Amino acid sequence: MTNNVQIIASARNWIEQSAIDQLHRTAQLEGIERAVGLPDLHAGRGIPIGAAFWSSTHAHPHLIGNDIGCGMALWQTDINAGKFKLDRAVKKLTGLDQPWAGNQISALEQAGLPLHLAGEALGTIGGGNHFAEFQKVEAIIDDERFTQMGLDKSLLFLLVHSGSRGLGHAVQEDHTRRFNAEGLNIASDAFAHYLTRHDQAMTWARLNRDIIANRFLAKLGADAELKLDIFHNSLTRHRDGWLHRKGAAPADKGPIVIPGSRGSMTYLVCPRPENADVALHSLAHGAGRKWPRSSAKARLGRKVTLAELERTALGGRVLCEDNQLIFEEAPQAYKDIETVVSDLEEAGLITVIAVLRPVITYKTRRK
DNA sequence: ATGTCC
Repeated sequence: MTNNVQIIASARNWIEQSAIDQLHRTAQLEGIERAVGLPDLHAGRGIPIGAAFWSSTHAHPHLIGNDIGCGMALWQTDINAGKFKLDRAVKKLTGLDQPWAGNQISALEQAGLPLHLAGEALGTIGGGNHFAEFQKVEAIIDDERFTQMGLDKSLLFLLVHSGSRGLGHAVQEDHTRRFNAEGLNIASDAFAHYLTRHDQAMTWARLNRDIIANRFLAKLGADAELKLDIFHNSLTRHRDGWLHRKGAAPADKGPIVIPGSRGSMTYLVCPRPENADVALHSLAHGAGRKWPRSSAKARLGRKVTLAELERTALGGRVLCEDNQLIFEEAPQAYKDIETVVSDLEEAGLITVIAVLRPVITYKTRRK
């Protein structure tokens, strides 16, 4: 065991031992002074997900992983949630896995990115846990903050979860090719080089979410206002050092959303600054996986049909024509979001502003 | 997670 590790979780929150082991192991990497596991902590490929790491001397790119800049953007659309026609919307959401037909050069220019970062993936969701989801307001818990954010409970929301696609992957691969899983001294040229490319991947990922949202909105003839865009895979400057977040949202960038699975609610929450340091100014980014991807299909196997997976217990529709992915991302494969949120509340890290209910979860229409 | 392994 290591004494620089903190896990934010109550007794009723089940966290697999392998994830805890991974957290302790990664906390021993060169220069890591503190490590925090959030309530959605779960095992990854050597690196746990739902964790934050701080060092004043070293950066460890492989702690961030390949999806640099992955995050969640929440949009308030101008669609009246009560009048929203589900079946009609489902019919209109086509062609969204194809390359974006818009002007990449001008989009990259406006984002301040070099033009060689154009590519077919820009404006597409990707795979894994990425999605675009329409949601309606289920409950308002903090009326004052809800109003302060300019939110309207009668409107439909769009949550986009995506990242830097092939770009972050390439940045990560280049680092691994040169340094394997080694960390970088923050005084080194190699770190400066990584950071430049990391920051580009962050900006690219945010632009990607922006374009994705606009493509979805255009299909429905809707307009929308961006309410938040929050990274959960990032390396950022923090207190004379560097903070690595792997599946961890920042607690110092205003309200964030913590979605459960497609079959559970999304929580819009406000970070509480008083106790933020306990968790390295970081928060959970989701429910966390209960089952590894590799076993989800076998576990659900004959218990559920594809048709059943296309509808959730909350009445939401799931657009996922990838028959493997629809199993991997089944609600059963995820932990309870309610436990994650209540653990953060009990730790004094957040207050809940509102609860959002998924209406359409778009994954992919590519077979 | 991946211009996704052949």
